[in-house]
Amino acid sequence: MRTELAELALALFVERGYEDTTVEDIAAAAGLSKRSFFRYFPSKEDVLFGDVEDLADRVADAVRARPAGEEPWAVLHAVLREWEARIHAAQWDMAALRLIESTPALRARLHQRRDGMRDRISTALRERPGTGLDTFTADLLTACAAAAIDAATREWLRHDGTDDRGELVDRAFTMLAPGP
Amino acid sequence: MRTELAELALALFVERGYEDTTVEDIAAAAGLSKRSFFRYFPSKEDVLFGDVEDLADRVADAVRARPAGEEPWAVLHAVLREWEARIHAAQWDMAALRLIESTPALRARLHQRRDGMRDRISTALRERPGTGLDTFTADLLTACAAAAIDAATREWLRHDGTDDRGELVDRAFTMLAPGP
DNA sequence: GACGTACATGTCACTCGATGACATATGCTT
DNA sequence: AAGCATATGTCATCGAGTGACATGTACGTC
Repeated sequence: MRTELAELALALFVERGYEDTTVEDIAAAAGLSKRSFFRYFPSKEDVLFGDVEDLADRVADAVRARPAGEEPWAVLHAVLREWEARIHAAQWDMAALRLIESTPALRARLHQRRDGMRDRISTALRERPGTGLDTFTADLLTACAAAAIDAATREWLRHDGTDDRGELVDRAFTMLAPGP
Repeated sequence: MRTELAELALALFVERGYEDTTVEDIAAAAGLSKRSFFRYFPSKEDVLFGDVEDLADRVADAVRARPAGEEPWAVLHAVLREWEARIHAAQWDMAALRLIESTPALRARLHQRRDGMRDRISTALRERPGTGLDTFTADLLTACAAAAIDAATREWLRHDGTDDRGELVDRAFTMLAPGP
């Protein structure tokens, strides 16, 4: 049902635009009442953002699981390159990404998600043994990594999904690799 | 009147929280009706974000005005270091920044602003004569610069505003300086 | 002084997202 | 059959935001 709602919603959003599609429209398309929609998703925006609740924690765990001596930036690169695919491509097709990219309300929600993730990842980064990373640096690197993922996605959309996402992420991370 | 509304709103937000303050409360505090509030500000969130409408364009102009040979990252550093003060400190005191930082809805709005600015700045960066910057690189650098500003602000808040903002921005930009 | 115009504000009604309270149905378990 | 959990519907309500229309107040001009 969740999946069905999500698919119907995306179709409607693409067809008539996000703002011009009411929650009641979506619910009706699935044969539900407005109230029931909100039992599946906490908000209209969330219908597009899959079950990314625990994802932040899993990414944070991945950060903690990286080899001990690895540089922070390399850790972020490795982890996000692997998870980026699951974050985006798995659950969102290009239509959804385009929609998000072009709808302020959805971009705002995306950022909100990122913010929550950033905190957790930044903390995980600092908790890695050995590397005495201060809060500022960890926060900065993580925010920058998020910016890299974001930029890679936008570039991917600009080229209509013909580029290799992993390679774009690599380019972004390499380009920003902090100096010694 | 705009200023008065903004000040009253901030006071109320700090006192009772953002969510627990209705637009009607703010309007009433200023002796206005709810409808009139929305004649001064397009949304509840905007009451905290000053007149930053044309600011993006002015920053973009500043980017275009930088010396010809300067590296893109150095351009962003120079311009944002100068404007960061005007963006933040001038119009927002620490209470407002804290409020924004701790309220998801407001952070979302802040990101929205940043997004709009990012596009303009990224374009300006590419329009600088001489530097054949591709869209991806310009976008990436700009997004990363925004992340730097953001991280600097958070660090500043963490230290209760005792740090020198300019110096924090410098540290962030230096740390991220892209390799050759 | 009367008139007209521009502007700020108020009032009313409405849409839409979101939430709480309560009722109903369906199906599974004991 | 009785009991219970789950899914759903209905109703009422709040708060943000918008459109339509009225009102007041100050300014000018004739």
